[in-house]
Amino acid sequence: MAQDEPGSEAPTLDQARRQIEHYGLEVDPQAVLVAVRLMSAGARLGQAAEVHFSRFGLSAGRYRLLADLEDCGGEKSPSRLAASLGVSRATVTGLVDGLEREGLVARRASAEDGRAAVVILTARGAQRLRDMAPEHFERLQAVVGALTVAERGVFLDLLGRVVQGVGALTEE
Amino acid sequence: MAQDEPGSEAPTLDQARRQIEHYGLEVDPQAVLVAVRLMSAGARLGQAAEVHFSRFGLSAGRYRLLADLEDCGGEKSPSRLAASLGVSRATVTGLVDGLEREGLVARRASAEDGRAAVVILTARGAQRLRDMAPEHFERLQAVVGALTVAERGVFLDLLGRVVQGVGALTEE
DNA sequence: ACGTTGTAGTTAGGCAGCTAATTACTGGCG
DNA sequence: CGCCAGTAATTAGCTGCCTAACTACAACGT
Repeated sequence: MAQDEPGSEAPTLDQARRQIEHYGLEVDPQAVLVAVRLMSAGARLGQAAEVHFSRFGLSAGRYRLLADLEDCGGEKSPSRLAASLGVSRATVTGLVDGLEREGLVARRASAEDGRAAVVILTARGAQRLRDMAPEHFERLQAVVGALTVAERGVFLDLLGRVVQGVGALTEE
Repeated sequence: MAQDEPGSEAPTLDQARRQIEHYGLEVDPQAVLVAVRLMSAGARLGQAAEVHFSRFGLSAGRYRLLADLEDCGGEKSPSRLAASLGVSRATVTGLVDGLEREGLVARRASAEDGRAAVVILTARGAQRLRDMAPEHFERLQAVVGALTVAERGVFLDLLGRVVQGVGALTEE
């Protein structure tokens, strides 16, 4: 699977420089590299997470939904789930469909609002989370294991400021 | 500012702490937060990029394929494209299908190898890249505009070490 | 020469994300 | 009271990514 490939998706400064020069632009190659590498890193981490989740019969999206449910006491409406997961309501419908098929969550009609529904974490869903937790959190921790505590703080700070920059772009 | 929006899902330290405590694990909440925030940031940047690309009738994947093609002189086999983009060959087939439909690339049979094909960047494809370049690179640069040059260096270093950590996980 | 093994590309089927359109219901307003 | 605008959830259809299976060809080994 092309794992030993040297050029396996680590964008280089040279690539950035070449492209910028090719179009005669006045842009800092390093700045471009930072943005591109961040995307690449995020994608890679996401992919690794996906592999891990699939061992427990879940996906990242489904896991996040379950975890969010548990975090708020075990039940929540699809709309609020969509908001807190940062995905569309349609996506939540799909995720809940899958989770319901496996008996990890259940749907109930809302008592107060005839339009609304409530997604409930089942005992089986909670158990699944418990099963995954140790390995899951250990893996997350291992990812940043190469950084000192101080470096983690710095990283969080820089990450936050970059995300703000992204936000500024999308709000135009 | 970013907090008042219910949809601005920035995972919090409290969430991490609560989950870890709930399962009685011995994990550093901050470490977990770093990993989760990195994924979140990568996804967000990717989403923003997707929006931008869609204005030019492309997607991130298609753009990356075009850019990679140009970067290597305008032609390359699907296999090599898959390797350098870090996706499967099947995905490349799909991307090329779409790009071919719009006349941005063309397929030719390889002269040397009867199994192989060559994907060629057309004049229209090159033009499309030229059209996008200024805005594209300026946006990328703007994303890291909040960081000093020194900070960008630090960020790249930390990012690299985290990615190494991810790699270590996936290779087991 | 011929069969085995490996590689290139495609196809088929699945999941997750999106938008747009649909259906059902709420709630305000004339 | 009834109509209408807005909201909740779903559905349909697109893209991008994956794996697995398939076809066609290449490169060897005897």
